[in-house]
Amino acid sequence: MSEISKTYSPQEVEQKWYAYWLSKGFFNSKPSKKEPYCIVIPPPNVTGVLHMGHMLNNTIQDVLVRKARMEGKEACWVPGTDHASIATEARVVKMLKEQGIEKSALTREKFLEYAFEWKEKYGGIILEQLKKLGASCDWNRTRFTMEEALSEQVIQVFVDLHEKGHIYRGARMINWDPQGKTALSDDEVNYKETASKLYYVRYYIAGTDQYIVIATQRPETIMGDTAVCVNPNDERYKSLKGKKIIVPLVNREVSVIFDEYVDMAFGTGCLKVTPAHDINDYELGLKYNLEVIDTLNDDGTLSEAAQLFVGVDRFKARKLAVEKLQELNLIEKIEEYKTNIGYSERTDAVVEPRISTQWFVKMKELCKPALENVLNDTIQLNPPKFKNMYRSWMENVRDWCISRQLWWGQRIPAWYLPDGSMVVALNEKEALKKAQAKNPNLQMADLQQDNDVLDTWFSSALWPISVFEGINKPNNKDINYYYPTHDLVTAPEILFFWVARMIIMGYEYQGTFPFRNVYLTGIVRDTLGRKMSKSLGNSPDPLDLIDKYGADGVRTGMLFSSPAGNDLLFDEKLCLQGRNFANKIWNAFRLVKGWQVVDNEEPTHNKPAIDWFENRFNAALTDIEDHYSKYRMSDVLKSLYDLVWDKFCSWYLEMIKPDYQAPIDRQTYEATIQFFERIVKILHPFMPFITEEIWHELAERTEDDCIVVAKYPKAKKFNTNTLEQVEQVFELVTKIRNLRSEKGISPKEEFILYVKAASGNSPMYKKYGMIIKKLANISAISTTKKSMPKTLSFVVKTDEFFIPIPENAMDKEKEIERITKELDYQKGFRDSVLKKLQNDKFVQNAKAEVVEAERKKQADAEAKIKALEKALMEV
RNA sequence: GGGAUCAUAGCUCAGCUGGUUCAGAGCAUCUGCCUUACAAGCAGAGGGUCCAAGGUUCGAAUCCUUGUGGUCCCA
Repeated sequence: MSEISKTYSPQEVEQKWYAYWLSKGFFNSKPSKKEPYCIVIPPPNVTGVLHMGHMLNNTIQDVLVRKARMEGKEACWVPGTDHASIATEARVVKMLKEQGIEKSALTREKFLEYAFEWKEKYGGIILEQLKKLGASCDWNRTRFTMEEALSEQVIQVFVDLHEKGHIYRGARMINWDPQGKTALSDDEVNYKETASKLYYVRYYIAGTDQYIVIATQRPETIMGDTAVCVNPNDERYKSLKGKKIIVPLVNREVSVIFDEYVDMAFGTGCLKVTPAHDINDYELGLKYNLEVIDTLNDDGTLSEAAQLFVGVDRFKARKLAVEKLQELNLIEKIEEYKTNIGYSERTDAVVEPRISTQWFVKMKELCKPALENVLNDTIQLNPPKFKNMYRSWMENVRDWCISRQLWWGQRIPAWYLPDGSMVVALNEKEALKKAQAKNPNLQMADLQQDNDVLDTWFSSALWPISVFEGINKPNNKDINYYYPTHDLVTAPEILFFWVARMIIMGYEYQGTFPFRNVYLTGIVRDTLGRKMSKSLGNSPDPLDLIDKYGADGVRTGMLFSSPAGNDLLFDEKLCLQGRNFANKIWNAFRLVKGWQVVDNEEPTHNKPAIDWFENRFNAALTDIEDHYSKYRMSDVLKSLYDLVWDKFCSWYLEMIKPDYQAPIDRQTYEATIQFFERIVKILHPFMPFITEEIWHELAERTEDDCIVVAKYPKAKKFNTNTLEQVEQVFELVTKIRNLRSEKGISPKEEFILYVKAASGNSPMYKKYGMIIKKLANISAISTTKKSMPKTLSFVVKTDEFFIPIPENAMDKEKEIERITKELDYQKGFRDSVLKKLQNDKFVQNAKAEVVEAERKKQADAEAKIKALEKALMEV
């Protein structure tokens, strides 16, 4: 035994088995006769490195996939990455800049060449990291959203949706990221409360020396004002009817419009209207047919149209505008002000509302089946509380802006003709054909393809279909077999970004849901509840953690405390607990492995212990299955932890453990090995490495006999009676240990235990006598009909026990105190039960079983009280 | 501002349609142990006005109302 290390060291074990699994192709899947079980990975961003969120998310997926595989399903976990257009393009632009190359100096083709080069070099890091975690993905199926087959499908879908009238091009107010120089969808904007200022500016009434005061946060947009608006019910401004107002700085004369949209209580109740730079002003502009003056360039500097501060950045221009206004004595006052300002999800730049021509997907029609089938639970969200959120989003959905002013992504397949009209087609050839149908004289050179690319989420939306090439090769074997997939594990933050859109596309292109269940994980936070982020530096490096605690330890650490949909307050202590758990299992294995086995003909005296654990195991497994069915991973793990550590190690192994250097009988040994095998099997989805290692040590195995593909045990029926009896035995053992501890008597000192059992309970103490003797260090168990004076006496349930201890170890005073305390407690309990039973209304109204139960409580309590009173007299 | 959701031990959480357990677990804490698988361990213990106030009920952590506080979504 000495050659097996006292502590488990995961490093080599993990490497060894991961490589072995790969070499055996255990993770690879192809359509078969078996029931399919499929998960597509939420594709991490190619620019990403593994963070704690990925760890949590992918551990859960791995648990589900490994369990399905062991259950004999055709398990397939499809890995991959997405091309993250904005983030990646920014990364590549930065890299080129460092090499002295400006993006503007490159052709589109050349830039893409660099980008692909970058992706080849760095794009796979995160997938390699997942292997360290033990992820059992089918790596042969690794996909990337920009690879040819996937891009082809994206284009096909774009063209198809366009033909069906679901995609259109139009001028809209959009969210503009001046740093990324691209449009953003509504979901890519994060609103944060930001300290700002409210400037009260004087606007003169034309032809008078009177003025009104308008409060604005954005004085740099004044040059784009094309109206002033007040509430028609506002008495203060009734006199403005028919008047003109002079916009300061540019001295533009604009009219006053009256609209109830204006909040009379906000600011001065007087609003400047800048249709080009505010979404609400834009709506007003449409309503009143106002001029739209776009005073900003795409990089956030002021444009020619602004007349002033041309070329100056918007924030600098704000300062300059304020200075200028102050010079002109047009600032009434400045107030501190807190407001929600939109920031780009990708670049964190302040987002600018801007009028722009973009491509949109009409959402209303497409959303219908996606909403309906979540509400009726065809697709189940776990936990279901997210249904509400999903519904409110889907019911109020706005059209989806899908064009991005970038190069890295699928280029929009629209070509413009010299006459300004447009064709949408799968490729240049098709485009030319369509163009020539309009005008036979056109040549390819006359066509100009749209410069923009599609939103990354547009390709991610197709992911569960496109990874199986369901669009470009409809009805192929894979898509028919694996689709719809089974579970999707992701974060609630992208429920709309991604999950909803996959559902939409699923119904549109496969006619059914893309997955049956959506498991929404929580956010990983630090112990203070702060979101983990690079800037806070509060996120540990997952790979360091794996180094320190082993992948099994980190996996269990993550799942110990992560109920579905709840945030996880991550503490490294959890990984420590995980590592300790692995070590516990390891040492249980060392114990069993070290036994010397002898053959015996006689039935083993350990039979009651074996019986009990068999029942206990099945009870636990039944529980575990129930938790799995509800996606309660944390509860599954807790049940496993309790079964292994407490029930198996602390109780079962102690029951059957032979004396030091004594051999064990074969029957017990084999039963124990069998239990151990079942235990590592059910642990395997959580702790793949250590269980594989032990699996191979427990028995001689053939090459392919690995736990990763071993058969998962089925829960069998169990005998509750046995479990209850043994619980009672445990209670007795604990009581004796407790008394020893209280009296300061060494666990090594043996005693005789006298039992005065209530009727019918005697056989139980006979049956489990061996166990009691061993666990409580009792030399003999004797029955008695009478109470025994001058002994340690106590009651468990309704049975009385007596332990004679040496005279000098008895402390009469203390005994009286101990028994009196117990007696008072029991009396109080009995009285409270009695109170209920004496209440007629309770007896009349409560269910019969409940009343019966109370009666039994009363009887038990009275028996106990009697026994205690006697004991007290006999001390 | 509208909506969702939560509040139980020092911490993280269980507690199913109200009634076997005068409220459960893990971690942490305390006490005693280097007992021969494991000190990354063993044995034992303490710890809660179930956010507050009302209400329904024979009976409320559980149901209802209001309030307070947190989180999230939307505006």
